Amino acid sequence: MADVISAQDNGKAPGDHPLSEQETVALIELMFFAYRDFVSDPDEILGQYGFGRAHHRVLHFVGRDPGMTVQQLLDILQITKQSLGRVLKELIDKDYVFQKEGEADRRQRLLYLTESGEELRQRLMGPQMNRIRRAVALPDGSAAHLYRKVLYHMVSPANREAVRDWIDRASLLGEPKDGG
Amino acid sequence: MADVISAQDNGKAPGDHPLSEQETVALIELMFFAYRDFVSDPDEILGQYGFGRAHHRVLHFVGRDPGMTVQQLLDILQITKQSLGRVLKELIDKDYVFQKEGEADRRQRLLYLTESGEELRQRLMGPQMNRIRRAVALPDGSAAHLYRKVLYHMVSPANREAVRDWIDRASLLGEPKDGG
DNA sequence: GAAATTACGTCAGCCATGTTGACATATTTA
DNA sequence: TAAATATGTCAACATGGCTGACGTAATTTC
Repeated sequence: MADVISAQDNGKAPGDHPLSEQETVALIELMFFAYRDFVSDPDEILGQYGFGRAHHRVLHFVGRDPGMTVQQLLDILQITKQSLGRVLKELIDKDYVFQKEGEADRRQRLLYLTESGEELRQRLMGPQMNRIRRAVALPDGSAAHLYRKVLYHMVSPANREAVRDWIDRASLLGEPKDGG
Repeated sequence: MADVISAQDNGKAPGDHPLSEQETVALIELMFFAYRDFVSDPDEILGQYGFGRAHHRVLHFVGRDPGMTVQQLLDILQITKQSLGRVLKELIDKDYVFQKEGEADRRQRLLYLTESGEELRQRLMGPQMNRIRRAVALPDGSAAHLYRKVLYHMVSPANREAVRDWIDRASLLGEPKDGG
């Protein structure tokens, strides 16, 4: 039986590529499933605070680099200042983030987390750290094999059977080009 | 100089965890950056068609398993039928997807891609396949080391310097608990 | 064969978070 | 002094999630 974790090239000829088409597609799909579950734990916590993913990102990066400028944050998040403004305002109003005028440049509003902000940030990070550590704590394997394993273990255990079923099933389908 | 690709544990004591806190946080952030860039290529193509990520997912999974039921698609995407209905209707109206009455169960509306649908799906998948293959085509390394390498190479080359700078800088900051 | 369940569609409205464009203000730099 | 920079804000719009409600056709169950 096909195994979502193993990386056998039982699909098309690899040509001069390191991975067969089927293997590569499986990794694309694992990227989707893994990311979906990766953000699911923080999402749930955020809901209790009336926040969303955008708030999480701000909390995380400000906590990582206290005193960063608004522009630096914009560069990292790659969103518009209007989008940032909305969530930043909420975080400031609810006292998770505060701003300080820059000393060297008084136009700047340097960003910091309050105690509550740092607490929440840690709370949000916990499940993701656990998930990463569990996923990475794996023996052996070559690059693709290992990457696949890691992504698979990023999926929530409750979803792994469904994901494994899908990947196995899809592998058997062999990338059909038409339907009907 | 710190290296975003190497996985030295120069941070806190790992305790009984396989990864230091800093290493784990770096992987969390790489997950964010990698996924952001991973979906950027298809996003751009989708824009030309007036579609979004939701359309991409439907195209992808229907193309992978032609003849799947609406319910199966919902189970994979884990969204509501109302959300799916919106994008599915557009894909059908614009002739990228069509439905066929189930033979065994005539309540079912089995999903298939049209020729245009399969073409678009392939076009969307191309850049992601390339990105995965480039990222996975790496020598050596243990699990965490390799996973980090892979995720780093999932980031667009144009963004790698910024991501590397961030990760390096953040590593030096050493997870401060307060700001102010 | 009637009743319940299933598969699907749809209408209406709400929310989060992205976008563009325009404009204001304070501060720093040239 | 003029120009550029850092930031904030208002308004409008798009995407894609969500809930709740309702309808229809087909299948399954009692």
